[in-house]
Amino acid sequence: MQKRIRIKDIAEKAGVSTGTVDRVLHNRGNVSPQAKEKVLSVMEELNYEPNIIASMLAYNRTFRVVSLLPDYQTDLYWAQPNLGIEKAMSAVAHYGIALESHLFDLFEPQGFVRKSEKILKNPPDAILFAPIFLKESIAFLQECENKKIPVALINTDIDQKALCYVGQDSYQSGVLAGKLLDFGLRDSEAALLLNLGKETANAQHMIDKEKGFRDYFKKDKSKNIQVFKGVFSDYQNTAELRKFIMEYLKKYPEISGIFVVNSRAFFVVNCLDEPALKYLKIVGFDLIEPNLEYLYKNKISFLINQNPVQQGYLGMMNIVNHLVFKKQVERIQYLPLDIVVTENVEYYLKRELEFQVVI
Amino acid sequence: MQKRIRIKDIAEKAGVSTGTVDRVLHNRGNVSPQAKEKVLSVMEELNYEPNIIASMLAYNRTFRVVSLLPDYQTDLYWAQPNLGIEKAMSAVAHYGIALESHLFDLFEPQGFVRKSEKILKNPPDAILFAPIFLKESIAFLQECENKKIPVALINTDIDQKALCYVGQDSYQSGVLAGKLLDFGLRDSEAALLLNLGKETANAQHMIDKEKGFRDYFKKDKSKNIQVFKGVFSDYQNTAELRKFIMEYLKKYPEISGIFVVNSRAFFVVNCLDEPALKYLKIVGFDLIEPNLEYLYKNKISFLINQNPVQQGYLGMMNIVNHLVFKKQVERIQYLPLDIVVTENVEYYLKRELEFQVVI
DNA sequence: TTCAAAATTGTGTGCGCACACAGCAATAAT
DNA sequence: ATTATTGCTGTGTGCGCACACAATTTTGAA
Repeated sequence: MQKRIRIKDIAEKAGVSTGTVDRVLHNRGNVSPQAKEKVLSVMEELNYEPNIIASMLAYNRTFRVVSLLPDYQTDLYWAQPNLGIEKAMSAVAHYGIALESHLFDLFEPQGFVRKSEKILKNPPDAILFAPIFLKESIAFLQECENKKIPVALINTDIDQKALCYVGQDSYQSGVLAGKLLDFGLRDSEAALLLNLGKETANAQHMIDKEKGFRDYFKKDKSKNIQVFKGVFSDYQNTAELRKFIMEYLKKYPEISGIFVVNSRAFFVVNCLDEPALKYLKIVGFDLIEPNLEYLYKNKISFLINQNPVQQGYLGMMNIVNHLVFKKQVERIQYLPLDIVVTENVEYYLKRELEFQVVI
Repeated sequence: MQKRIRIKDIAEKAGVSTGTVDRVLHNRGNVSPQAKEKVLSVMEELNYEPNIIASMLAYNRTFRVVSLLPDYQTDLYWAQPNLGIEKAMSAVAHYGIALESHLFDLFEPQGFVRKSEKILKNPPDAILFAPIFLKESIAFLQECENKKIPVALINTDIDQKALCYVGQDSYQSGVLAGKLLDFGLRDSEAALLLNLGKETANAQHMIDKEKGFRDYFKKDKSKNIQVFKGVFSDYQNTAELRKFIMEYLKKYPEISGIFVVNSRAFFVVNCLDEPALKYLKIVGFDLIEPNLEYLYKNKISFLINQNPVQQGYLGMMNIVNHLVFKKQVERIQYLPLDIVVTENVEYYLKRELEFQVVI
């Protein structure tokens, strides 16, 4: 392994001082065209690669990164991206990255706006957030662009202006849900697509999921399966939810599969009773505690894992790669759609806890 | 964010020189008990965390890491761990890690022994290898332990002496295969467990997979499914393989599912014709090209992904964490058993190519 | 008591880079 | 002709640590 080229080596070979090389490297100006040319050609020739370690030591500054995610008090799911972010932070602790965590209420766009304004009053070096509220998020993103603050998005992709997006492909997750329900359905049975929530009824990723789901059955005609759709926002009210679902089941007795488009499948299981659960196949999202309980008991057939921990982890890592290592990061990073059943759930849970490439 | 504590700060507060602190830190000895005590207590008090960046810069040495894996000329699968290792290398390039890749023939234990002896003649700082040959690998591992060379294992776990093992849980992958075939089988149908290979017929992980598979059907009696087993080594011979399988299918017409315990499921599809493929459900391992082709065409129902790229990647990362960062690494790291179907395969393939936490 | 050997402690240099500042020459302004 | 200005270049210091070596103190033997 040949010795690594240093700035000093470049300087000598180019017949200039290390200061000049440094100026060229960082585009600081004040270099004559001849000198610049010469230095660049020598750098090319010797294939110079800066020593990041030394660079970081000398650079000696700290970056402020801000995260802005939904409060996990109101929705368990959001604890997981947070966990991933914390993992990433501890993995890169020695690079001088300081994290400020902000939370907003999942049901209150104004809270999001307030927080985002507060953040921009003292602009950080980078921001990671989940653009739940489309309009408000686009405005925020625009502000960040104006101030030249790089932004990493997770969970939902809304725009081209961000540094990157880490998350799922919503459309395809709908397609996959179709395939999974299809396993359990027989010819001429039907599927019910269920959207439980106040906030997300017309969110883009919900629309995409629905489209994917419908497209699957449109494409695969072998079983002639019909898709119904239900939207219900008062899902915390067990009795009401039960009434709502049972009406569907009575009206369309051919329904024998339910696809819950968010992480609230457990509410469905929770409000139904044995006979119904016996013949219903249920597919939902996310490995959160109440869902897992029903997965183990075979009341939920499949869960699709959106890799929320990794969303947080990779989102933060992208920021670090951008800020610290000046790496080009991939704009869209789709995470795999993991099919989770009782027999393999353990490993996903374990990974969520352990996964950490400490560096 | 408070200023980080430096060695110098410790030294001042403890009333000694930085040299003494350094000696305590690295257990270099030549320190009086009183001084040592004092330094340690100050370090504790100030909660000292060494600056790894500065440490690495000053340490200024390169590590030699050796990998020893099966030649991917003879088995496509092994190209993938290699890819993961290369990814890891490029991710940690600036830490001065030099990799030496060695390959051995999957069917020749003696080649493995020769290579391993050659490696130990010029002992590296760490080794990553796949213990395909049980006896020979145990001996090699023992040698490494004697020479105090840390070893990371991938693919197969054989021993407690290694630094870590990254790979699958073979038993559970068998259980999962059982579940997946079970989806497609009806009451009183049967499953055929197929082992295609000369090298692996009695390898430990094959035994474990078989046990897991059988246990699944033993536990789940709802459908009363019987399991048959076939072993065939001349799998490259299409005609012979076909004859072998067809005999089973004729003798036991209730067989309507095949579980191929390694990555050679495509040989099975390859040798059978439409009518047989029509009613057979096939489950196999690994996202290699020929398998994928049949997955897309729905001739293979499920592939279980063993995450070979990540095996290589994480194995190497563990070594780096151990060597460079002196981190304690988890001894057993089971990777998830991904269930792959046409609808989600794309994301796994993409991740294999892109996945890279550059640091 | 004396002095060498051993034990302990302090100091200095370098790792490769970033950046401030000093130095120097050429040009412009007075 | 002198000074100020500008444009470019070189030098020096510090980032925090590892390690070699010098300096000092302690110990033990004669």
